[in-house]
Amino acid sequence: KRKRRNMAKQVPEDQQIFKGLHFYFFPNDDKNPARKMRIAKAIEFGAQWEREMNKNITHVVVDKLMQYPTVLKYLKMNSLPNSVHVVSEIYLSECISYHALLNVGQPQFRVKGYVAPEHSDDPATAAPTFSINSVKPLELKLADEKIILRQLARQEISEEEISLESATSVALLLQDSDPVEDFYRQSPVNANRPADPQATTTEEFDSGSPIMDEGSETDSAVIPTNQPIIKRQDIQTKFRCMHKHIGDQPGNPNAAATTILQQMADYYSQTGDEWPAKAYRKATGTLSNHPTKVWTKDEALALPHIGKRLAQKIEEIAFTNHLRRLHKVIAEPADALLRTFMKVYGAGFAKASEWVNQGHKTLDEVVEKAKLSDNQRVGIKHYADFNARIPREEVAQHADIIRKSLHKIDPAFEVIVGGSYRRGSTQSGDIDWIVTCPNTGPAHLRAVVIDKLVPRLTESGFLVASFATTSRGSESKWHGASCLTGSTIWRRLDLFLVPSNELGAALIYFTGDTVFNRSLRLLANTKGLRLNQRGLYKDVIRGRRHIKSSKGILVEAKDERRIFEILRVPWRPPEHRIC
DNA sequence: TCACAGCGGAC
DNA sequence: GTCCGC
DNA sequence: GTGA
Ligand SMILES: O=c1ccn([C@H]2C[C@H](O)[C@@H](COP(=O)(O)OP(=O)(O)OP(=O)(O)O)O2)c(=O)[nH]1
Ligand SMILES: [Mg+2]
Repeated sequence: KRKRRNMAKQVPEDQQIFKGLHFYFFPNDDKNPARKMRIAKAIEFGAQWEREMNKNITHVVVDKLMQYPTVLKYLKMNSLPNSVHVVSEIYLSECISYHALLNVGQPQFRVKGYVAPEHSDDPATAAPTFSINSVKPLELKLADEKIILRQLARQEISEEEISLESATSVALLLQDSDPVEDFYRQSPVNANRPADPQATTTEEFDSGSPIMDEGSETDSAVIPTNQPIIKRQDIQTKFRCMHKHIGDQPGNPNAAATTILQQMADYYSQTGDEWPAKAYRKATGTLSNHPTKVWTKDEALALPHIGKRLAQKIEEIAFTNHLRRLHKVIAEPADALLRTFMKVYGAGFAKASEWVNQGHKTLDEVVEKAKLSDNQRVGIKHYADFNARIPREEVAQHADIIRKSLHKIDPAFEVIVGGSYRRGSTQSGDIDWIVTCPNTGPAHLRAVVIDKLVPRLTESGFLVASFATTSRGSESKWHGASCLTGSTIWRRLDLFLVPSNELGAALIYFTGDTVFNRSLRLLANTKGLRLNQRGLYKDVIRGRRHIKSSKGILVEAKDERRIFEILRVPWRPPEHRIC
């Protein structure tokens, strides 16, 4: 074992406000970017990061969403010694910004469920430290009751299909002599398809980590006697891309839950916890799709992508209209600043955090004092422009200009406005273009668009900024901004040059929405296929940790509908690809 | 325990 | 490899 | 955080 040298960068000694202090974080790892940053900062200001709970520890620094009982439960302790200060993460940032050790007793540093000792040097309580709980009997969870689900399995099979709008594609899917079938017959993908779950599952009980289970607010966890409900969902229900959906109706019965879970998602995004954030969003998606109000845990649990913990939260929201854990935590001023900075084009979580940590309070201050990339500079200068939505009519005006100019160069070229515009939105965040031309390779596309069209429109004053040009293999992109004559508002443009033999895959990609794309790609994945903006591939070989070792063989690229068919997804017109 | 979509480019 | 963007 |  090598001794870890703790030589991370440190501030000059006289500024080390945490010198001599030993911090234990909770959770005590740096897997979360925000916490990683906090830990680095603490060390920078002289603190020692303790990896294990020990007697040297002076402060336990707890994440905002965590509660004191959870900490104790994890540590298997009844209490912490009075000499240890339990503080919220906010404590660190406040101390740093005031360049002083603040009073740990201030209410804003309080951790939920923690009551500070009266006087911390009480000799009476100093002695019995770190009493470790006797081992708790884990609650055994019985293995599956597989009976219930058998019945659940076969219910509304084709309600969805029946209500489909495209009769032709339904017919296609139902035909036995479906041309698509050929693909399946000859495809080796087939080999590992139906198989059969060799139910060797002999797990007697969930190896269940009892730790980290943030219990309910109410102290004694009322261990319910209810059986675990087993989910069984098939492709029909599990994948968002299998549903037509037109977006939220105003009367969504689960509005309370979705808004709160959405906030949770935002919170996790903000701390850089990408997977929890995505999980919350997925759950919000299924919930906002659900036609009736979900009241109970079990009801929620039956829905795709809603597990035990979210189900519990949903129940709480249904009855109380809020979530206690969330309540105050969400709208911190520091977070508002972070959110503001993160909306700068060219700045994400890392850059925005950096600016926050540098102490900048406004965008003006960032421009003055921080080092910026060209794109970020433009992003701040046109902060309002780029965060505004574009009315559909204005998109059409831009389209006119680009089409006319392009046709002067070569009338055979075709322009399709994709993105949210193609999905029928009345407003768009940017303008996404697909530029293509029959029987034209990538080289000529580039020659016409990048080398001729873009320079001309820049000359004429329509294009006002260029952010990035990408060009690899068959397709290219150009990112920039435009401004209509008579207007001062800059709009982001995204041109995607596509050879006609890849138009179908490109349309799917560029039409989105993002959730739909990911769902469709995930579905492809489960069938041993891979979908990207260039086409649908088979025989993709992936090694350990999902590393691709072979690109696979192209199955289909030019026909949008055909890709749906092969994936056995009923055709979705763009307006229905809103997930 | 692993994946969660999959890609290009700047640094 | 990380960050940012689509 | 969920699902396989
Ligand atoms: O992470 C992403 C982002 C985008 N896209 C695809 C889908 C999306 O529809 C299209 C255009 O991207 P854009 O960011 O412009 O989204 P949009 O759907 O057009 O919405 P907006 O109105 O905000 O521009 O590119 C993805 O596949 N993955
Ligand atoms: Mg768009």
